[in-house]
Amino acid sequence: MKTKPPYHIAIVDDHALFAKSLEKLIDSFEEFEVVFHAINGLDLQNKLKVSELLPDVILLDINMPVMNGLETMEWLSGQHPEINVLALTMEDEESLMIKMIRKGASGYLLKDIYPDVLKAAIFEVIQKGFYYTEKVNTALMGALHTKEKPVENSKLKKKEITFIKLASTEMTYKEIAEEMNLSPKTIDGYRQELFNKLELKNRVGLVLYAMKNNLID
Amino acid sequence: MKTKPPYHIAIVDDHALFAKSLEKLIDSFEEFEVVFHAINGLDLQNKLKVSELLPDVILLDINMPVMNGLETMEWLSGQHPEINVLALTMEDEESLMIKMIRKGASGYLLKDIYPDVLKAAIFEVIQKGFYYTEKVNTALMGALHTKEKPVENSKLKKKEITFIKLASTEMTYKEIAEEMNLSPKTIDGYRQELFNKLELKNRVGLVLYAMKNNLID
DNA sequence: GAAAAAAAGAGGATTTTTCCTGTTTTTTTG
DNA sequence: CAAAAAAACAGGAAAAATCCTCTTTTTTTC
Repeated sequence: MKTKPPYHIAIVDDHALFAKSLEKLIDSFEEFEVVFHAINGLDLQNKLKVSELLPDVILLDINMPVMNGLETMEWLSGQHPEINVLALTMEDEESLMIKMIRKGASGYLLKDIYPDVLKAAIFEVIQKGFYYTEKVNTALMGALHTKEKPVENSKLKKKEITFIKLASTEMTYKEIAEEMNLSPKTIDGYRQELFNKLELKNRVGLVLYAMKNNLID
Repeated sequence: MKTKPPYHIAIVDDHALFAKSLEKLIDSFEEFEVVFHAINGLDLQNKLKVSELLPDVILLDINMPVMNGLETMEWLSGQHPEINVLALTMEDEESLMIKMIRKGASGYLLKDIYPDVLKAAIFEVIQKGFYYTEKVNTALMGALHTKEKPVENSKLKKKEITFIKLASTEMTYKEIAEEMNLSPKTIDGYRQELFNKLELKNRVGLVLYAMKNNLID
C-alpha cells in the first residue's frame, strides 16, 4: 500500500457517463488520480493485466451486465488481495452489502452520497484498510447473529437460475418446460426444491428473490 | 434562448455522487456552466423560484423518490416551456421514453453514454431545440402507429396501487382481501381490470409491472 | 332526487399452481 | 463395475389463480 499521494484509483462501472463524471470529480481532489476505468469485471481483468501500475483503490459498481460486482469481487480477492475495493451501488440492499463484504470488499457506498463522503471513504480505506458505515456494521452484526443456515443459497445451479429467470416472466410452467426442453414435472421439481431451499411460499416469492439477487432487471 | 456561451445547465438527480460528478464533467466543457442542482422535482421548483437566472437546459433524472421525472416534466412544460429538458435515465425503457417526450422533453439520454455524446446532445438541444437519437425516433414512430389506447395507465387509482403492492408479495388474494377489508371477489375484479388495462397475462406480470414503475423495491 | 358512473361483490367454471409421495434414468464416485 | 447420488419424471389431488358474465351498492353528477 502506498503511503503518499497521489493515490491511484480505478473505476469499474458500465455507465460511461457516470464513470467519466466520477473520474472528473476524483481528479479534482488533488490527492487522487484516476488511472483507468473499466466497464465490467472482464474489462477490469484485462486492464489490470496490461496496466503497469496497480490502483490503490478500486471503485466497483455492483450492477453490471457482463461480469457483475460479486463475481468481480471474488476474482479480485483471489488475484489482487492487496487492492482495496469500495463497492458502489444505487440500491441499499442489505443482503448484497453483506455478500460484498464477505467476498472481501473494504467498504460499501451508495451512489447518493455526497462527494465529501466519497473522498473521506477513499482516504479511510487507504489508511485503515476499510470503511464501514454504521449501517454496514449493523447489518454485519445482524448477519452474524442470525444462525448461518447451511442453505448455500448463493450456489444455485445453472438450470435453477435459468428456471428462476423464466419463472420471472409471464410464461406458464408448461411453456417454461418447453423452453428448457424438460418435462413439466421436472420443472415442478425445480420449483418445489427452490421453494423449500429458499423458504418461499409461491411464484411471486421466486420473482422477488430473483429481483433481490439481481437475476433479473 | 441564449445564443452565446456560456450556456447554463441545471441538474436534477437524487444521487448526490452522480450529480456532483456530472457537474464537474459539465464544468469541464468551457461552453457550459452548471448553475445549480436539485435532488428531485420539488427541490427543482424551489430552486427555479429563487434562482435569478434560469438554466438553458435541464438534465432531468427520471427515477427519483419524491417527485419523479414524469411529474417534474409535466410541471416544467406548464411553468417553464422555454427551458429545454434532457431526460436522463439508467434504463432503456421505451414506454418511459415516449411518455417523457410526450410531456415535452427535448431529448432522452441513457446514463451509459459517453461524455462527448452528452456534450453534443446539449449543444443540439440549445441550437435545434431537440435531440432525438435514432432509437427515440424509431420508438416514437412505433408509438404513433399503434393506435392511442385511452389507457391512462399512469393514473392508477390508490386502491389499485395498494393492490399491486400487496400482489407483489407472497400473500394470496384471499389474504390481500382481508388486508384491504374487501371481498375476495372485489380483489378479483381489481386483478381482472388491471390485467386488461395493462395487458398482463398473470400475477408475475403484475409484479414485473410494479418493478418497472417503481411501485416496489 | 333521478340518472349515470364507479365500486363492490357474486356464481360458476377452467386452468394453473402447489403439494406430497413416489419411480425411472442418468451421472458420479469409490 | 457396483453403489450412491443427482436429475428427470409421474400420478393424483387440493388450493389458488384466472376468466366471463352478471347483480347490488355506493358515489357522482346534472
